[in-house]
Amino acid sequence: MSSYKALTMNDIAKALNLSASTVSKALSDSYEISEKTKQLVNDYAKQNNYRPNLIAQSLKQGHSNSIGVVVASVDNPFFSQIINGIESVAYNEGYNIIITQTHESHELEVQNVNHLAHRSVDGMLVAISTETQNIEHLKKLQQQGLPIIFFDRVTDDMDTHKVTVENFKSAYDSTAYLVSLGYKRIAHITSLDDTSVMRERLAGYEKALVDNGFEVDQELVKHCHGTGRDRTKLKEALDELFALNDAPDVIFSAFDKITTVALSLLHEMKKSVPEDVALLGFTNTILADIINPPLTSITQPGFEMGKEATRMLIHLIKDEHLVTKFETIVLPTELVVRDSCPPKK
Amino acid sequence: MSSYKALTMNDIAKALNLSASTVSKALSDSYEISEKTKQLVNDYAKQNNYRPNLIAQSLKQGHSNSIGVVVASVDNPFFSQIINGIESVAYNEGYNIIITQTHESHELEVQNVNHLAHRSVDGMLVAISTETQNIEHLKKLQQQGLPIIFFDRVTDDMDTHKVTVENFKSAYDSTAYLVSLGYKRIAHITSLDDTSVMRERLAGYEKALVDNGFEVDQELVKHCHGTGRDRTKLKEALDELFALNDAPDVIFSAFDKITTVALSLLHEMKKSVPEDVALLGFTNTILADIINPPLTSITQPGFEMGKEATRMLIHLIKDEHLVTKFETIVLPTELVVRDSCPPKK
DNA sequence: ATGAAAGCGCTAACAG
DNA sequence: CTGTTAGCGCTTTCAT
Repeated sequence: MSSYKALTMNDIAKALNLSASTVSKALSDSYEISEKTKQLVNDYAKQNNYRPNLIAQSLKQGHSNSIGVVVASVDNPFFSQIINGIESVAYNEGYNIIITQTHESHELEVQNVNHLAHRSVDGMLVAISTETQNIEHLKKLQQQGLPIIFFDRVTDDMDTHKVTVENFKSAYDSTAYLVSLGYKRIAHITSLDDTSVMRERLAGYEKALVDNGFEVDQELVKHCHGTGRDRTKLKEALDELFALNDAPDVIFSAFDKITTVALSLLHEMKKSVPEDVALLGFTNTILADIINPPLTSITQPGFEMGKEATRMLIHLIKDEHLVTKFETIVLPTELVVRDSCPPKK
Repeated sequence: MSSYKALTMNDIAKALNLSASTVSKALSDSYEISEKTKQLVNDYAKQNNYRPNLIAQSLKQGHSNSIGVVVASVDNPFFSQIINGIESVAYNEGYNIIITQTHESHELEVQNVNHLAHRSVDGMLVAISTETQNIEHLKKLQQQGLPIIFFDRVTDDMDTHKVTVENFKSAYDSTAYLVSLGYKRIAHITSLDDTSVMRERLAGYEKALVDNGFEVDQELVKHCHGTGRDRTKLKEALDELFALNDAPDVIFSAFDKITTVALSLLHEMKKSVPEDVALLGFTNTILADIINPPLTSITQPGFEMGKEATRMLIHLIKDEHLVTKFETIVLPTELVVRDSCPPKK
């Protein structure tokens, strides 16, 4: 077992022939303590590299100046950008972040969330896992007074601050954009999981088709897993699409993993993009410009999302009793036009 | 301030007319407690969703079943793969991980490391920042008994377990490989920072040249920052290389960021790869196959590295007093041949 | 200006 | 088998 032992206040008190409470007060610059003693204590502390035991502080004070972050996986550019955003404001406000990953498993999510709660995080930022339908574990904590904020994937099931992007609008606009470029058979590849994000994007896609006089052809809508290295399902979906009498002339993909794996598969299948089929997809990879072909893509403001969510959370932590109404921030996405879906001749 | 209040053992004790210690023992299935009481307590705990306060447990026991992880940035595929490896074994062993980022700043590293230590992590896994020369902050903690393990970037300054990859060998082999393909002017772009990793790769590159009858031409070795979005330095370096009388026919890049940014710049400069100049680089992006051109690259075993480091750390945490000798694990890298540096005609 | 004492939630030695 | 007590390191009344 670890035998790590750091200098404590008691050690300082003994060494200086003071009481622990005097040391504590001196260290926190209390008006009750004489300048002389403060000097003495602070010098000793500095010399001996004293740092307070944060665990003891947390226990005593009931809060820890740390916030829990729950994401699917840090191994996803969108989430790591969000984390950087979270960190950038948390850090400035004196909060530490504890990151946990669900790997899209509901069980892991419950476990991580409870673990964080019982580690006395002062609040939580969570992107619920794709598997999650039931959010009792979060509701319960919220009822007990723990501030929780949702980002990316949200649910109407719980009333709290939320940060999302314009999922419907970005899918609607992108689809309309594809129509305007002359594409006629627009396929959509989305997730198997039923998240707010996927639902909204699918709805945006469908509405745009209808508004532009197209019918929604269910044969052109494919549901695939995005997690894991399982490319088979997606491969099947692509095969089915190309086997259609009236095969798609463009694929609109609903999330990062699908976008890149689909492209990789298309290469494998010797389909050239955009000649055989064009591609427009959501992705946050910074490599979009060096991909073959440079990917016309919808980028989400991950960094901003992390910042907004954290700002709201810290606000909630500090003035919890004052909050009467929760708000939902909806951030814009950005369509970056590159070469994977040019105007159709 | 947060008003989060969870059920405590004392609450259970009162509700059941028992003492806190009985409850504690019942919950931990102590042989001292009757089956009946255990049943009673466990039922009540389950029904009321009791979970122990981990902060209190940590304070009491002096350890927290958590390990601190210090990386440059999660926004880097190599590190996020490492984190997944770390998590995979930590999780199975009942440890939680707390991730912090240095963003390659020595100051942030010191701060994070100290913060983790005083949060009672049981051990630390650290990849020192590129800026870090002085590791007193780590030595001090180690002397106090905190197990610390280095991965990726290591230093001889401290005796402990370490996990690296074959930096010298992979650079040597890759350079020799380039020679074997017929390349004559092999440039090397490395970091401005003086880390073990960069030193070893540079040495491997130079040795391979010498062993193959080439001279090391300092004009072909460029030092650039890899952090931030600062492409200017790298752009200058590339411009200088191409301005040479005898410009390079291939670029061997020493780390992830440089590899991808260089490629992006080459596109911008209308240099085609590999026709105008070939490229071989270290990178862990899973997108290497869909990049233009598909990137011949050296991949590091991030997941494995994370796993090995964590295994060693947990071993250290559990049997600390038994450890007499530290070891360094050196993992092999993999050269994946794609299209960015074909045999030279 | 300083100190004694209590307590955050938990565990563990010791009594009974 | 159950309870009392003390204490992890810190903060915070409440004395002095």
